[in-house]
Amino acid sequence: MTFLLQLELKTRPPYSFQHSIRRLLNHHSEFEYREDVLYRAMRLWGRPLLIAVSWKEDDPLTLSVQVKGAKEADQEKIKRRLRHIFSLDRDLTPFYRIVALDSKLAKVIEQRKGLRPVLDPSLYECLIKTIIGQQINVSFAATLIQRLTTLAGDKVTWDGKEYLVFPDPEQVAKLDYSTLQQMQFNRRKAEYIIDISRQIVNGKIDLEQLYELEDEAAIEELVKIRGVGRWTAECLLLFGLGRRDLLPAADIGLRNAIRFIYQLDHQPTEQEVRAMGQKWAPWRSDATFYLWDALTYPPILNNSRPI
DNA sequence: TACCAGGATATGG
DNA sequence: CCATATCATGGT
Repeated sequence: MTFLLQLELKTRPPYSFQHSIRRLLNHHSEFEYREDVLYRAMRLWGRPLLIAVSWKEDDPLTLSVQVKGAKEADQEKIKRRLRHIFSLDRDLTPFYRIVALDSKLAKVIEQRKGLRPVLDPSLYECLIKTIIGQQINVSFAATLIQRLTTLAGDKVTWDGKEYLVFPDPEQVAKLDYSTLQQMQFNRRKAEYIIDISRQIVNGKIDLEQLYELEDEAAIEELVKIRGVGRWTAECLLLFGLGRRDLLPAADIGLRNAIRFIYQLDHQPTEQEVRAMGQKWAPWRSDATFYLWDALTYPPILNNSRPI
């Protein structure tokens, strides 16, 4: 008999559920949105769960969440994790204040007010998905993520419908490199993913300790891992830990977004992006999210021209 | 067809 | 320390 948990999660303005989930529905096949309900299967503390999130226009600061498969004793833990995943305790107002004088970025924000990042359910899932996403386009990355999930993960069923659950390290550790290669992962990427999973299983890598570290210290730890460079480490701090002052300045998407938003005649270099980003501190993660969102959904600009 | 994708590593100078 | 080749395929 599975326990059905019903939660009401409240937040403060500015918040827009619709802006926050928009990108999930495009790139992330692990989310499903039907009849105004967002479904997502995830493994928390070893148990595959299904969450169903609904949102109502007449109460835009409350998320109603049903959780299937949870233990009643885990209720508070799950609640805290869901607040983290949906960034419900992230106050955007100081970020909005400091970019108010930056007319170009202010326009980006105006068009997606209340956008907050939706984080990954676990650091492990975030790390593996980020590695898969290295260098390839997001649509191909989503395909590979779905293949890995189908191959190695579990399924949960709710109302007769199946949902895929991203695998845990134990499940990926059992795979062979050649299996992933057959699914169009390149050889090295297959090694990174499986080796990291095995090192987590045998205790040589402990991602949970990263919660205790400052940003730079966490990045230093992460880049020791084969397959993890600075970009991947920064993405883990952004989408896994939910840290607020990361700027992946070498990121090609971020650089393209900045070129477009600021109408530059060339793609800015990593150093130029870093220099620009100084003025967004200590909320550079928020700037990054908004610029990435603007890359996926280009805003209407005056005097805009195609790149 | 060529080139770029929300990179990382191995190798050679 | 910097430059280049390599990866493996989808999108344009």
